[in-house]
Amino acid sequence: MTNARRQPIQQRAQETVEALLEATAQLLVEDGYARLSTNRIARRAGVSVGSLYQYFADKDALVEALTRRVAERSAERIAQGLLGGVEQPLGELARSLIRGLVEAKRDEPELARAMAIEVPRQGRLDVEREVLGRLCGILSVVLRQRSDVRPVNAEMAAFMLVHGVFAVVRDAAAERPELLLGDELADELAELTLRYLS
Amino acid sequence: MTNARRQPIQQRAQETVEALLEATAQLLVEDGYARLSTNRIARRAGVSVGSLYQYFADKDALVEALTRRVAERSAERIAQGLLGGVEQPLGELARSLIRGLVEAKRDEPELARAMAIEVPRQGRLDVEREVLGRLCGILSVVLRQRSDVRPVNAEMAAFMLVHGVFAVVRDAAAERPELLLGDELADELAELTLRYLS
DNA sequence: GTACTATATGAGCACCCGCTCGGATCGTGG
DNA sequence: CCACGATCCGAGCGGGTGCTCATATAGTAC
Repeated sequence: MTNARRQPIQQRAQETVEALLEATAQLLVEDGYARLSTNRIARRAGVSVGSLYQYFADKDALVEALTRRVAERSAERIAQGLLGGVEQPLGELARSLIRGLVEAKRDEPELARAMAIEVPRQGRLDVEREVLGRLCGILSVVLRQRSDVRPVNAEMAAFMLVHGVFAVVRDAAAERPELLLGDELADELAELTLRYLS
Repeated sequence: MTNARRQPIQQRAQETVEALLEATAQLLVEDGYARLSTNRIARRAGVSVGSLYQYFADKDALVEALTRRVAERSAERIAQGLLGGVEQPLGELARSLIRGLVEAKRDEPELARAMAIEVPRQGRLDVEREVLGRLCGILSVVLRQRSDVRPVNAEMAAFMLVHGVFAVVRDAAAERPELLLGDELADELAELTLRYLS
């Protein structure tokens, strides 16, 4: 792992970590990834650089942790929904999943935008890859099991749908936030999915 | 514009610019965006930093120029195909467009990967946004004009299809290059498009 | 040839970066 | 209340970065 660092155990340490993540998010939104620096993050968090390095190996570890937190929240919801919704008709399932995804971005639109635009997807640190990979795995199993899905190459179909839908929502958050305000985009993506699979 | 810089007019100057772009591409592939620096680029290009700054305002101007070149090449092909293929049935049209896109990535897989993973989409410098925006415009007109397309919100549909397809191909280039080797992915994406629109 | 412009050079300045380390301070278990 | 680990501090080091500018060379126009 990237973490050979101390784990925060006392409460004030957890607060420090929290402040650092929050500061990272703020600076990312305000100044962009290029201007991020450990010194700046520490100052903004009201904490010393030394403390920062107790919990994070470097700048990217911070960004990674932030990314993970954001991505994990969406993925969690979606994975639950996918596994739980075996009984629902396909259309309902797709619709509720994608709405969930859109809502997640709507919670913190500026952060979503900054993450999408500023942060490079930097090789192995990329959490997104891991999260999307997991979702692809789950979805391809679901596709194989449901009887209301026409026969497809499940693995490839899952890759296309997961990556496609995620990207559309991400790009919308980045470039056309107004598209996320209603449910229209989500419903249309669900329609796309449904038409492709049945 | 970003360019308050000298334009290369003599041939040797054009060669210098060419060498700089090529060096940028190489370093991007080898070391990633984070390790790019003007000094390094100049050294690799066999040129002095001074020369670099005659033609490019900063590091990102170089990356932008490179991005533009790569993106423009794909977009050109696609826009041509879209406008030219008015006569073709929808299925053929989609298939040939997407195959073209996949082939473009296949030409320089390593560069495509590096661009997708390493380069942040940095605000206004982002050429991709501009290029995709243009394509969305063209496609939404096409959607409105063709009689074999069911009624849809053309603008939103164009956004979804363009961004979705691009992202799937980009992510495939980044994470699953083997998916690009055959035509299967392209054909499946065309199938997706066709089923959505008819 | 001459005069002028386009092009190329690279040492080096000012700056900021990531990161460490020795020492102060806090919190907890006994 | 004490002792010790957990936590925090921040000046400062070594080093790379972006970029400039004085200088030199190549091309062009006459």
